[in-house]
Amino acid sequence: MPELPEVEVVRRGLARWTTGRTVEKAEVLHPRAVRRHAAGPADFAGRLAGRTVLPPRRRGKYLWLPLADAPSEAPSEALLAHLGMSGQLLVGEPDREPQKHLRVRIAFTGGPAADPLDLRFVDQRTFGHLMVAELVPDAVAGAAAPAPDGAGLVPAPIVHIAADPLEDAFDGDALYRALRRRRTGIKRALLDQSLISGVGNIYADEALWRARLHWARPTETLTRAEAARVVAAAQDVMRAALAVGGTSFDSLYVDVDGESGYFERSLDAYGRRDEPCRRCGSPIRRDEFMNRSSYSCPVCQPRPRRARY
DNA sequence: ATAGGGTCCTGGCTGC
DNA sequence: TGCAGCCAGGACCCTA
Repeated sequence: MPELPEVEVVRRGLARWTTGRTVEKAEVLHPRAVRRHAAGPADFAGRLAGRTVLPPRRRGKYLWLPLADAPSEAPSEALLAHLGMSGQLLVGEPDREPQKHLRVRIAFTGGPAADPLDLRFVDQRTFGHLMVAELVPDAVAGAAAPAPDGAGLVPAPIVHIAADPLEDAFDGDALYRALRRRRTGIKRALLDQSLISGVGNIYADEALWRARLHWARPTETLTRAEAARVVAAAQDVMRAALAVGGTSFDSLYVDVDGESGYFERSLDAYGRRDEPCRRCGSPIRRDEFMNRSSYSCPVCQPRPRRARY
């Protein structure tokens, strides 16, 4: 379940391995993996061939590699990736065995001093996707002039995604005002990528546990201090996860070298049904909500009188 | 416009 | 032991 920390781990790996490489050839092995690329798999592959990838960028759970045609010219397009539930971006030797759920393969030319290498998109459940998208000015970061490395630009399909809590442009006060205008529950709001990006089911539960807020708490009743508390909790827990390589439950989430992270052992709420709360000892409760699970402490996070879903 | 529910997808696990 | 059915969930899509 890659959320912000896991995607950032992948971004860092790609920064090390693919930056400055030129695409020799892209192959789409499963059309669903590029379903959001409206012009189809052949167009997707055609747009990648011959282009050089710049340092990867990220917002929330989205990751993109700006594509350069010429040095010192601002990129106009990017390879945009979302890992979904089970997506992996793996780098390695081009002639290694194909993975079972290999969906897209991108081979790079071996430049000077560059060992042959390819980038593979492997995705069991195919909720993830890749596409080549136009880069447009980033409304979140302000009107900074587009730079040759792609700074100040975002892929057009994700212009509606809000800043994530680990980026400089994140505005906690603006989020508080938006929450007060909403008529929904705090967890649903945390999962709404147009309000705050990068938070998924796991880190939403962890942030709410740390902030001692119930998931069904109406957003319009939040105080400024409570909103600040849950944002700080989300930042803290995601930074802690990032420091140990992210959260892994199984081999489905791995970094570009295929290695798992270690944060699962540090989770306080998610997946801990009936286990004792690490603050008060009460058994952690699991509720059904939005067709998924919510884990919380019944004592530290009491259900509000007026609950919102 | 916003709120909220349905849907996709595969394989590991559960229970009969 | 075999196998049907359940479960995981991000973001798009639809309706009211």
